[in-house]
Amino acid sequence: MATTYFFYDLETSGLNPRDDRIMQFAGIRTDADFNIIGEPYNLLVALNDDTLPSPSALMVTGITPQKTVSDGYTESQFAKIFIEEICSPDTILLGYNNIRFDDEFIRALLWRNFYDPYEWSYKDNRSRWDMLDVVRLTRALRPENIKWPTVNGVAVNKLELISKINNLEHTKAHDALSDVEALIAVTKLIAKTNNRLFNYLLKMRNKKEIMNLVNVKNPKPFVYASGRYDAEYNKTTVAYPIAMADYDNMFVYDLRYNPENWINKSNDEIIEILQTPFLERDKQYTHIPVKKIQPNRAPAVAPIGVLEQNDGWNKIKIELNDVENNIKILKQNPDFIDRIAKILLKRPDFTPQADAESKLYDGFINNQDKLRSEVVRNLDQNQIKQYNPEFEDSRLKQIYPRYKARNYPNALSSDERIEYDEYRKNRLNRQLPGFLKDLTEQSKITNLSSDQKYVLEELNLWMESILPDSDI
DNA sequence: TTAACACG
Repeated sequence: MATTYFFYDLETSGLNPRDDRIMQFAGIRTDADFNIIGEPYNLLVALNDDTLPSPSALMVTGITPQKTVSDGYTESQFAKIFIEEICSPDTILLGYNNIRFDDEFIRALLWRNFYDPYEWSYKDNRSRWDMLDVVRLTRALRPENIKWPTVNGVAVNKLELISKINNLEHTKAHDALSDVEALIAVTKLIAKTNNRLFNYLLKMRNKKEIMNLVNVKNPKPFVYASGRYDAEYNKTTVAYPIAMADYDNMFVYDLRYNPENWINKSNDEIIEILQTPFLERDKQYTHIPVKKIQPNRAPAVAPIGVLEQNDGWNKIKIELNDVENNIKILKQNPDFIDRIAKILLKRPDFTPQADAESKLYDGFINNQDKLRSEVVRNLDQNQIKQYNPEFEDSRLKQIYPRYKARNYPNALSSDERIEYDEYRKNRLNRQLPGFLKDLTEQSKITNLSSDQKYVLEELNLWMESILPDSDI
């Protein structure tokens, strides 16, 4: 089958992919030339009664929980549509900041509903891409022929600002389908005006392609656009792979900066710099110019040859001499690289997720449990009453009764009902303080629109309707 | 084959 793009966007109940939920999904399929194929998708997903959404998030989207319940699909119905219709073979799924945001919500939703969280984005010649980093690198290297927005003199890459300044159709920002239409328009504009860079980055969405260009065994300087780099230089620099990080990830050094600023610092000093909280960093603070690159997240990278054309070196304000000199210093100080890598690798001690529904990254599901998951997905109301799958993975054992309660509440035994209510009570009590604080703050905003006031009223009613009686 | 968050 021919390759198609599927552009998509979500509106969610908050910012945390494992605690918050998808409330709206919109997407449009196009052919390789961005001609629309078929009808757009624009659907709501019913918020479950175990979730208090973030009021400030809903003030942006305008979607109420009640609306998703009355007009939306259940999560499992949506998962089926997503997997069976949207993720057809040979589809490139893409959005705007989707790799760090929307895709994570998709994974978490599939995980809760007994679908594989990853196959949708790699199997059957499917892949994923993200226009945000494409926009960043285009702006840095080939900005001609496109207008670029700034806010207070700072370069910003918000989708609605890019579409507006270029007179592209964008009827309503933060409406999912409207954002998708704007994204397609921006994508077409970049593909048309910068075809070579666009097609190069399209090819580079593949993890193996990235690892050919960026690797520690044969390190070469490369151009790299990332949200972590300064807006002043259009989020783009020349970086250099210095050490392996976790998995296939690598630490890369930002060659804009001379390593001599840090090589004589002790481990304790380096640790202190790395651990200084953002708010405590003063004017003197100089962050260590090392970051992790993740090849499976379609980072926007290119060989430094691209800087030879169109005045590239000047555009990102770096000189070849400095690049060569800084590489030389790095090579002369291998122990500096070792120390930085060791310190950075030691850092991520995340507190473990408490709940199985948040534990999708604790490990892959084995093939037997995948088959059991498939059986679960195909159970109907009557079958699920009797069925008790013998999952080997303890996470799936814990998720199963939730799945049952949400999708087939009438199939619950009285014990299962009690268990689900207990889970619901705990989760809601955890969410309640933050919810109330946010709700109070939002209510104090003076110039609320009537739509926003309506959202806040509905949020109050939602809270009252789902909180267990004893807590009202 | 697929993964790793919790900003800076």
